[in-house]
Amino acid sequence: MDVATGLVQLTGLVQTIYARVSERHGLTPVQAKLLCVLLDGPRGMADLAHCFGVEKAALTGLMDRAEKRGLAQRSPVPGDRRALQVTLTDEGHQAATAFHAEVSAELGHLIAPLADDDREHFRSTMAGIIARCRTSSASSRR
Amino acid sequence: MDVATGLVQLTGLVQTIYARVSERHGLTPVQAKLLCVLLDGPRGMADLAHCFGVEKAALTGLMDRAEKRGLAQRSPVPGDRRALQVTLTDEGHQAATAFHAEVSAELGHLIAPLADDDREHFRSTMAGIIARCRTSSASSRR
DNA sequence: TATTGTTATACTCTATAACTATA
DNA sequence: TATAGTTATAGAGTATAACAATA
Repeated sequence: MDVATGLVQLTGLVQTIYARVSERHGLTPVQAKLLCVLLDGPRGMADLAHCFGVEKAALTGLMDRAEKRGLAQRSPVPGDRRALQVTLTDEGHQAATAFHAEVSAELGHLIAPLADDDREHFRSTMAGIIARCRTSSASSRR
Repeated sequence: MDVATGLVQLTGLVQTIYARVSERHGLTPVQAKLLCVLLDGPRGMADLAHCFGVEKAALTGLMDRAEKRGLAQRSPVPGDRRALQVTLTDEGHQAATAFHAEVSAELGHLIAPLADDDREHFRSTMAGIIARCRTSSASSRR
């Protein structure tokens, strides 16, 4: 198996696990991702749209559904009456924490059979790929 | 960065690349995946649905669109008048080949900066994870 | 003028349930 | 009865374009 095929299949595997855990928590994968992002703190709508790589109009629909399910809420931002801040509700925070823990556990199972040094090598290789990609996309944005 | 986070972020990276290349070829990621699967030969509708992990009704819509775009076609199966066989059109085959080559190249760039032995180690670790997951899901299906 | 967010519209992808035709 | 595929319906997610309100 070549590297490209491996990457595509590994990606499919992770997506499947992510989707399965999402469903188990009554979430769509996108809603789960939204909750996980918000776990790091409140965000503006435009900020979230950029972070998700979608148009702001898509965020409106996403947040409409998240709000209807009682997972997150929009609140005004003092000092800018155009802006809205998105925060997790208590229920959303609970769901996000539980989801995150379960995904981490399931992904952990995936690499559990590896020898300790293989796992560490794999982890640092992934981290390197991600870091390099971040810097290259950051530089191309200048 | 822990392994679970690494897997999720690497998955996001690969998905982004896959989506970008798909768009460059006028395809949705799902249509691109369909073409790639069909590159290995004709398939039945139910077979494709199972392979995609979706209901057969979803395949009907997927194939309606693929057929309308002239990428693939349904044809009768001699010997079973219920069944349909899905094959790539010439245009679909061309699109599939071009897409596959470009995705492989872009994913290759991702791991190009790695040292040769790091890349090989990474590749074989991925292959191992995938193989183990295949056998475990196969055994749980028994 | 630029930015923040919403609305309207259309398309893709998906699930479920009910259906037809064939095995 | 079981299998192969379709239709109808509903909902999620997305893009585009036009809009309102505020900076």
